[in-house]
Amino acid sequence: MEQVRRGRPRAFDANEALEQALVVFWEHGYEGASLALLTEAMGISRKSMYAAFGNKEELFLKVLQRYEAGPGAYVRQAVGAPTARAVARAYLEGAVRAGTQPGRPAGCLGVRAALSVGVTGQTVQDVMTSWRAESQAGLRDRFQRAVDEGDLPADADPDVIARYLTTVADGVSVQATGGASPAALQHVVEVALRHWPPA
Amino acid sequence: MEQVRRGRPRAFDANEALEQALVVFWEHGYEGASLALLTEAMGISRKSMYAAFGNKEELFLKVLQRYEAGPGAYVRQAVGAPTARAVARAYLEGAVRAGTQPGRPAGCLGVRAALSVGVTGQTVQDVMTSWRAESQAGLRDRFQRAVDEGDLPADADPDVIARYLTTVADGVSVQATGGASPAALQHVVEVALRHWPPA
DNA sequence: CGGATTCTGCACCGATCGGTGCGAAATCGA
DNA sequence: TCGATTTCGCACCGATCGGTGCAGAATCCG
Repeated sequence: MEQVRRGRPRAFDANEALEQALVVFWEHGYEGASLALLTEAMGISRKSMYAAFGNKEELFLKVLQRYEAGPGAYVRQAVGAPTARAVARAYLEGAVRAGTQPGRPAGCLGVRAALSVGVTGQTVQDVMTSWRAESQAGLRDRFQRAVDEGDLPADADPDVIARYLTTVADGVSVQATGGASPAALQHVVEVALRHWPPA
Repeated sequence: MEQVRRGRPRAFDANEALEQALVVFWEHGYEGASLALLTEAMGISRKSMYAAFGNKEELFLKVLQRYEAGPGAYVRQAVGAPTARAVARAYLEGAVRAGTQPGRPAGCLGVRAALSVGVTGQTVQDVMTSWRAESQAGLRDRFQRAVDEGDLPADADPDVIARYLTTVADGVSVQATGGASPAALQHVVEVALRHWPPA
């Protein structure tokens, strides 16, 4: 796996640079994050960035992977919860926590970036769309399993429940971006989960 | 009110031009809507646009007023509904309808534009923020009145209910932008309104 | 000590950004 | 008809966009 290093070694840590790029994309969206902003935050020159990550689009995709494994991990973790209700709670509370972390941009990178992509980033647009679709499908499948196992009533609609939860989570992200406090959003989550199953 | 027209008359209808600008801003957000896109859609030259509307920022603010009076009118109309529950239904169904109108960009101009504004449009950012705050305050006041009138239980929290509904509406807008169908979003609304009051 | 290879800094590319200067065209009151 | 006034089309402004050419610096293997 580890290649023999030849030539001049790079003078920066790729992971650290990706972390800084993540913050910039998170804060400004895909198109709003200019090369000047990105390279300044990453502490490297344009040329080093292109040599290490390809181009802006590939950099964003790598950042997206990093986000998925870090702040956005709650999505995958939620479906592992033991009951359908616990899944819903983990998912929504994860959205609140990820969207209101101190020292990090507010809201969800996925929501913020997806809504601000123009014609320039068609590939990015497609990736974000399929990513969101996958998350929702994951929830749907999990709730279908809950129906099969009797954890949810037989007449419950996994598709609608999944859609409802992702909608609330999206709203939480928008609210967080607008400056809503974690406490206020936690209240929203309590309301959304007060009655279960919701459908 | 009507001034005496002197000099060469303009060769376009200002309202029609604003309508086209609305679509472009709605589709591309504030910063994503370039002068080239805007003027092409409006069918006028850059110079005519600046003479008629000032600059890009003022144009957007005028477009925002137009949106508020048109597709976004459901927000003000909702609080006029006779009962708290009818207010909530009118608000959420209005968000679905406005966000999935055929022949128009998906989602809510407010949400789409607000999330994609960068450092360039600080004024626009502030306006959008206060606009969203006003909408939420309007709902909160309406629910407070409902509590006072006995339409909602005395222990209901108007602030939380308003926050919950705006969060769901924001989520509906995000989902609509992502291509969700009106029917799917209507199901979400039914789930959100199934139990009342929610808090 | 070579070359071979890789990374870095700087200057630069064409394209596009929001915004303007200028002169011609079109309408007014007189 | 004649200025005064306003709009219009075109070309252009400096700034910034994402991306690159090039020369030198730093490391490898031999």
